[in-house]
Amino acid sequence: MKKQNFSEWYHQILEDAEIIDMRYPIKGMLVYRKWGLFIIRQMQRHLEKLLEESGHEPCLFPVLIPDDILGKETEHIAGFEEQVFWVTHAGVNPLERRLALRPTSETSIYEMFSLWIRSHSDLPLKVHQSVAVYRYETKHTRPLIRGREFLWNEGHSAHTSLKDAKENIEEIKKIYGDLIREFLCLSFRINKRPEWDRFPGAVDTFAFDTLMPDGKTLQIATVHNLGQNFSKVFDIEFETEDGKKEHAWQTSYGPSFGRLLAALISIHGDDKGLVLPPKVAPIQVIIIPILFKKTEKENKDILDYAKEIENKLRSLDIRAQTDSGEEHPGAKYYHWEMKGVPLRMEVGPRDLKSRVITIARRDTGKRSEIKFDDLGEIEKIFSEISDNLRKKAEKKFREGFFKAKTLEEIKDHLGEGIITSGWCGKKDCAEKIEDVASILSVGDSSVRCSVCGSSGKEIRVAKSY
RNA sequence: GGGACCGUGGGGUAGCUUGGUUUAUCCUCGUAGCUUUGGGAGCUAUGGACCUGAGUUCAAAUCUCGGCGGUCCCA
Repeated sequence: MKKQNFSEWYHQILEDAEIIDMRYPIKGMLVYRKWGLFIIRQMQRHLEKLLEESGHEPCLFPVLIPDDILGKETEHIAGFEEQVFWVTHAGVNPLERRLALRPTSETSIYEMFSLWIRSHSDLPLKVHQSVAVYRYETKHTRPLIRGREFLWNEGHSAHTSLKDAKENIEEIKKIYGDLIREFLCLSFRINKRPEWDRFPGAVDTFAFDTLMPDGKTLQIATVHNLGQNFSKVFDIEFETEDGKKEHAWQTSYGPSFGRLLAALISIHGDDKGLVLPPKVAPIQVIIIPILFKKTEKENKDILDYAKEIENKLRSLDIRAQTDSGEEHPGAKYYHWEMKGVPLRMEVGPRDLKSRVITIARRDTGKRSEIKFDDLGEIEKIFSEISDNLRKKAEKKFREGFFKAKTLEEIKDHLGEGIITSGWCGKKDCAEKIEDVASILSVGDSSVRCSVCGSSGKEIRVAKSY
């Protein structure tokens, strides 16, 4: 089901698992429901912790940006102006100055950076915020993947030198790598975007691309080297140690929580539904009591035992819950498997008798027994599950790599993954390649052009979202 | 940017071609009760829908046009 019709599977699971409700009647906007929002908050918390450990200050900027400020950096506004939502009225009266719903916050944040930064000792300045941003997408919207409102964390920095700015970029790559690989158990590749695909106003854009089950790549985060482009127009100047004025060197970066969630669901999920890494799962252990009407005295003992297990797990900081509902055990198994709960514990008369618990892993489906007294070992099982998911995701990701010498060979692998090929640097040839796919990156090693055959650079190509 | 298709109870659908036979089909779901529970139980009762506006017509879920919303394909 997932393989044959990925799109249908994806929509179905978003609905069934209460990730989001996409029936909200505005195109490209949706309601985050508890299961999806919990996962987003887990990743948000982890990311914010990493950012703050690396010297970022949290902040929260207004959602509105005055039009003159949004328009200061000319390339930047040119890149976004088609997509900006404008607030033009206060009640029935037109506003004197129209206000934009932020499509991204460089301009509003840098307006304040110019007030905050005076001296080299104010630098580096690094801030971050987790907010919603607004872009009037004209392309086909897709839940969590392309919307007109989306959730992300954006980081912004100012430095005294290009070298420091570049070091920050490397640090951010590590932080995002930790979030994506260690925390979410997903694979990715960093691609240096070609000139025409850079963030508007940036000198360089590095994108984190992952591979979806339908063979299309999904950009889940970006990191930009802004050079001095913004600091020059926003007057972000600092006094150097020898008393001179200099414009700050800046970077900005952000992962999309919606897209990370989309990737998490799509890549780990299977025909039974979600498969969640324990770290993000809203419920990590679901306890299913096995009850029998005929043996009422025994049932109380079983429920007490289940409660005892639940309390024990909670004391170990594990998100555990007992499902004592009316359904048959089998129905509960299917339900919680669909929801992606990493570990199920079945507790019946047999288990109670010898104070053991039957456990079943969501990722492998394997069942085994654990002693009550060994519940402290559960964290070990969790890390095994994470390792397994990470390994599986990496394997699938690697299976999606191809090489192509010619445009025809590129076409052969299109929609199967990421294709490494070559490009000479000429516009004509790039257009021919981009007629069939996106150029994700232009690298440094030399490879012959897939179109004209003359010497060129290595590129990576794919169909992408 | 171009094209195709779609909108029927909470979810998934049938009916639309050829307007009337419908009290709108089936599955799922909700509620109440009885019975059941180691991999989706059964029975009974009950609840719930034709996206929106205009038009054609004696008559519109069905035909036409607009709006809103959605899916897919191509660039």
